[in-house]
Amino acid sequence: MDGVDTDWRSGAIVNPSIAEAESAIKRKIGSSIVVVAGSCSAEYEGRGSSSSTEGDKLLIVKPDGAVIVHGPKGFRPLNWQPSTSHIEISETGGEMLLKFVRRKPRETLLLRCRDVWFVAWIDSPEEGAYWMYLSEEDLREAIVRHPEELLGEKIRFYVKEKRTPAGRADIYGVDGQGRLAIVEVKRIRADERAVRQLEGYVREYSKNAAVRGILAAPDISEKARILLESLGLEFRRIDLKKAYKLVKRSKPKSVLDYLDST
Amino acid sequence: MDGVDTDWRSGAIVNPSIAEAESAIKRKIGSSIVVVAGSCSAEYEGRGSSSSTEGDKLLIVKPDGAVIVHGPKGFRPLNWQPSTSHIEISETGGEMLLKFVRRKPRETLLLRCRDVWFVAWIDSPEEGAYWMYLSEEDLREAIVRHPEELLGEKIRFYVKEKRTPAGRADIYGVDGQGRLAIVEVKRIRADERAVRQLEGYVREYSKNAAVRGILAAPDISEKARILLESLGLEFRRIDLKKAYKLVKRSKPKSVLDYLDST
DNA sequence: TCATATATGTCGCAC
DNA sequence: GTGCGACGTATATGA
Repeated sequence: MDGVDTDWRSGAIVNPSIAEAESAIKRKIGSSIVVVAGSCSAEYEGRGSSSSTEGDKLLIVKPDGAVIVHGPKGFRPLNWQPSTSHIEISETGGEMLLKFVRRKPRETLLLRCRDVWFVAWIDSPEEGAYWMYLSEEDLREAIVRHPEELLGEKIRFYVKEKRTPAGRADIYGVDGQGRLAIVEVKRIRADERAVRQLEGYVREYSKNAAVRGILAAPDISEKARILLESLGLEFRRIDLKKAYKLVKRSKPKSVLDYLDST
Repeated sequence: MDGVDTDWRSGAIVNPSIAEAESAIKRKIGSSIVVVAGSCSAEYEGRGSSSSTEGDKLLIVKPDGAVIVHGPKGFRPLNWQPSTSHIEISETGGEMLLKFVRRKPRETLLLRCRDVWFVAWIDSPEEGAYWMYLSEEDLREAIVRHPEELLGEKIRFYVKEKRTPAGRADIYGVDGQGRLAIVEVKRIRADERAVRQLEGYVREYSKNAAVRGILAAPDISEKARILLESLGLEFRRIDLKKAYKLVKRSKPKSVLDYLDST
C-alpha cells in the first residue's frame, strides 16, 4: 500500500488493502465526505430494483447520510440514497461489503468491492451559500407587480396561490371589465398538464360567474395550445428577460439580504 | 505538498499547490474519472442561473465529459453538466479556474478554487453491466398479460399506449360486457394528475360510446380517490409483488438476454 | 406526516 | 430534432 494520512482537513489512501479501506471508511464516515473508488458490483432493492456487475465505481458518502454511486459514464448516479439510516461495513472472502439501508421507504443498497483504488475524504466540510434566481416564485411576483408589462393588460391581483377544491391556482385577480381572472404561471414551456390544471380551477369558479383562465408562460406546446383554445382559455407569452429585469429592479435587496445573512 | 503518484490504474495527490493540481487535472482529464476536492465557489449560467459562494466542493469529471459538483449535503449535485464540449483550466491570483462549456443548450459552469484538498483519478474506468426491473413498462406488460390476476376481471387488451388528441393513455381493452376500458397505470401511488389524465382520455372516447376509465396503481391518494369517484372512474389496487412474480415468471429471459450480450 | 408543485429536473420513445 | 409522459424522480412548502 502507498498511503497518505495527515492532520489536515482532508486526506487519501491509495491502493489500500481491503482491511485498510474498511478501517479508513469506518473512521471517517459520518463526519466527512468520503470518496471511495474501486471495482465493485452494486445491488439496489426498494421502490425499484437494480443490479450492476463488477466495474469501476465511485462511491460518495456525505455526513448527512446521502450516498451516491457513480459509474464511468454519465452525470447521473447508478445508485443513490438520499438519506441512509443505517450503514454496515464488513469484509467477506477478500471483498468489502458496504450496506446502506434507508427506512421509509425501505430501501437497501449493497456494494461489493473486490478492489479498492483509493479512499479519500474531506473532514467537516463547510457549505457555501447557494442561490438560484428567477424561480417560478419570482416570476409570479413579477406578474403580480407588473401585469401590464408582462400580460399586456391591467389586472389587479388580490391573492396568490388561492386554494380551491380542485387544487391551488397560481394567482387570482380582476381585469379591466371587472371579471375574475385566474392566472396559471409556468416558468418553462407550458404543457397539457398546465392547461388541465387551469381548466380545473376555472371550472370550479365558473359555476357562479364568468371567469377568464389565463396561462402565462414563456412558451406553450402545440398540443397544449390546441387543448387550451378548445377549452376557451387564454395564453399569454411571458418575456422571461423582461420579467428578470423587473424583478431585479423592483427587489434587488433579496439577494443582498441573503448575502448579508451569511 | 504530500503527494502520491503511481503507475497503477488510479492515484491521488493530497494538498497540492494550485499549479500541481492544475497540472494533474490537465494530464488526467479526458481519459480518467477525475475527482477534485477543494474550497471553491461556483457559478452556472444557462437554462437557469445559480451561484454558490466559497465552500467545500467535490468535483467529478468523467471521460465522456460529464461534470458533477457536489456540496457537503444532499444527494443532488449543486451543479452539473451532462456533456461538456469545452474545458478550460487556468490559474489567476492564486486561484484555479475551471470553466466547463456546453453547446446546445449553451451553458457554462465556472469553478473558482482557492484551495485544493486533493486530486484523485481512476484511469480508463471500466463499466459493469447494469439493469433495472419492474419498471412501469413491466407493470403495464403484467397487466396486459394477466388482467384477471391483477385487475380482478377479464379484459382483453388490444393496444398499448394509444394516442388520442388529449394525449396518450396507457392501455385500451374490452371488458366482459364488451365495453371499452381505458386503463391508466401508475407504478407508484396515484395522485390527482393521474385522475385528470385518465378523465381526459375517457372524455375523448365517451363522445361516441360508454367507456370505463380504470386507474391501476398500488395506491391512491385520498384527494385523488375523491376526484376519481366524483368523475365516475374506477380504481384497482395493484399488488406489485404479485405483478413482479408474474413478470419474472413470464419473461425471465429479458435479464438473461442482457447478461449473455455482455 | 401527507399532499402538492417545481426542477438547469433527466430519460426514453414516438413523430 | 421536438414533443410528451414517466421517474427508485428529489426537494421544498403548506396543511
